[in-house]
Amino acid sequence: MTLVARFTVGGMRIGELAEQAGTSARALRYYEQQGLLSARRTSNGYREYDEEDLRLVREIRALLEIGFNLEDTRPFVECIREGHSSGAECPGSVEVLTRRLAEIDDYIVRLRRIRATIVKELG
DNA sequence: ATTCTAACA
DNA sequence: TGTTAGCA
Repeated sequence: MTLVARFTVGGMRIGELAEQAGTSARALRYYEQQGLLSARRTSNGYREYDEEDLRLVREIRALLEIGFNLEDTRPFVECIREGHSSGAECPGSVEVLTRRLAEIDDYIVRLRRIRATIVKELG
């Protein structure tokens, strides 16, 4: 990792991508199996990724952390692949976002009711 | 040392 | 998703 050779040049292998995206190599291989991530291979068979892949994985991670499942991230991934700077700029993404919002609202209502009954129990 | 695939005391 | 095995 010399000062010169370490400059965001070529590509990175699965280990580095995982580290920079805050996930595991295992998860990245799984995303690939699910068709969410594309992998180019080097002569030795190792997967090679670039900055674009890093952006994509970070997008996926961000969505997962907000409560979406892997399938929910698909439209966002495709959206970015189609050139959009934001994965939320496509109809498919908007639909997923809207559905999640409704789920959250329902959840809030449930929690409020639970809270109310607990307050009663306390007298 | 790192990645690969496949599979699970 | 983690972990591990046996290779390259």
